[in-house]
Amino acid sequence: MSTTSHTIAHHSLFEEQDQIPTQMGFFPFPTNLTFPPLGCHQSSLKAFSSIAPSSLAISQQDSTSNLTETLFHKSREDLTSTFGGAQFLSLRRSSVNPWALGEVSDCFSSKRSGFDDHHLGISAMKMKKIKARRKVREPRFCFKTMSDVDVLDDGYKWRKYGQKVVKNTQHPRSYYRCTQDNCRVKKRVERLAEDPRMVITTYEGRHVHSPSNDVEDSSPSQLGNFLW
DNA sequence: CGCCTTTGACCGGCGC
DNA sequence: GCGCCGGTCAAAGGCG
Repeated sequence: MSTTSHTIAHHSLFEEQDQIPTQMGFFPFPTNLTFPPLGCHQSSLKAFSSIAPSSLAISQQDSTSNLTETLFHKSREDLTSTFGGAQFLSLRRSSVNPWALGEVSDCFSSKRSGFDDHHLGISAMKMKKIKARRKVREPRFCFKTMSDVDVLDDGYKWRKYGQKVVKNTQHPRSYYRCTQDNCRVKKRVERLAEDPRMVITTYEGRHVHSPSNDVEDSSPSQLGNFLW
């Protein structure tokens, strides 16, 4: 098992785990990797920017073909010097995901169901119900990556809170939560049953803070990256 | 000692 | 209503 020098050769993003990614990009990837979704719908891209703000996203949408061109990279300097831009190009036929769009707008509406205010004061039963409802409301984005490490470094700190063997797979699914207070972003990590070399990472929710590896508080300008 | 992972129990959703 | 299944909880133990 190699640790830091793994190479991603295969990378894609799709909005719901059950969907099959339609187009993959093949390219070398820096060892300190992030999660650039290659070729995703504009709405997904924006949401992803808030999930992984350490990545730099450049995208443009072709209104006639309904294709979104996406460049995604961790750092600006690498974007131009290390790799040719064409290597990062990936196209994916995208269609609006009404569910995802609904979730996104819902997240930005001011009503947040009072969950944070009451989480210590309400009954366990009520909590469960709220959680059950909330679970469905968070935007989710998932992508698969060829990697021999399960948990990819995205700049955030995660705490594992569960592991489950899902049906018809020999590899367990791991559940992680962002360690930051008041940040409810979760991610699931599992290996593809058909090809165990592929890691499927699913993000749920959006970070309300900067990545933990740039230690300090988020400046107002940085904060802007999380609100779109 | 604090933070993390592990892991069995529990719960709700869903199909039958 | 029942059973299966995925997701979460939380106690216990490990580690730095």
